[in-house]
Amino acid sequence: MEEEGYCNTRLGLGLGGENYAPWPQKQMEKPVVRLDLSFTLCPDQEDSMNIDHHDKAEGTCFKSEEDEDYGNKRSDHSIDNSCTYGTGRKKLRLTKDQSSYLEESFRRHPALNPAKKNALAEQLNLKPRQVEVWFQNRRARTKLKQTEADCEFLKKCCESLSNENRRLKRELQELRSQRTGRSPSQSHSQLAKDIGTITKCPSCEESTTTDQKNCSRF
DNA sequence: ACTGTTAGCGACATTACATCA
DNA sequence: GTTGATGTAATGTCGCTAACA
Repeated sequence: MEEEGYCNTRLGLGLGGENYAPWPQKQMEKPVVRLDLSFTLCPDQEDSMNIDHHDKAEGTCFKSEEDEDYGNKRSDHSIDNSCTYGTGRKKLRLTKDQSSYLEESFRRHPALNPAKKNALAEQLNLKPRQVEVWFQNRRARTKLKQTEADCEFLKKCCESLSNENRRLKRELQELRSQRTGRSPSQSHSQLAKDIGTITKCPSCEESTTTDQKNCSRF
């Protein structure tokens, strides 16, 4: 199945373990042009690349055919943990290939429909639920990064506005002192009074003073 | 048309494990 | 070898929506 949004150029890039097949055997339509950079990553990864639905190196099992309809119906959100050893759950580390493939797919289209999920799962020899979880976590990471960036941006805005505020206060102080003929230090107390009483209603952004505590919207 | 039930899905918080310094 | 920090796969829960009876 051709993934939505992908153009069918039949141009592929193979990277990683020699036994790894980003294009599953079932889909024998390999790209016409394919740059294969296969190499042995490391013994462990090689094992995990040679996914025969049992990752010995990682101690993680992949269920096979009977798991195919996993994504279609599930009683809960959990992945079958029958392959975990003992009490603790074993955690799968996705290979670089799997991660980058998912990453690329996410970059193109962050949404995940059932068809895409199943296709990716099949292509990467993962369970549909794993693909689903990966996308969920990926969205969460994106959101977190965005929040951090927003926070950083707001900090800078705040800093800039504070500087501007200080500058304007100084300017106002100078203007007042020029007008009244008083020294800046003399006019400072009056200025502080003025500024201290002026606030902004966070809701309607109407300027108000502490005397008129209730703006029209409160 | 309204209501209750169910399934599917995403967001979110949290846990648990792997890796690295 | 141990430990703490970090990244992330996986889990559990909640709320929303659509389909259906």
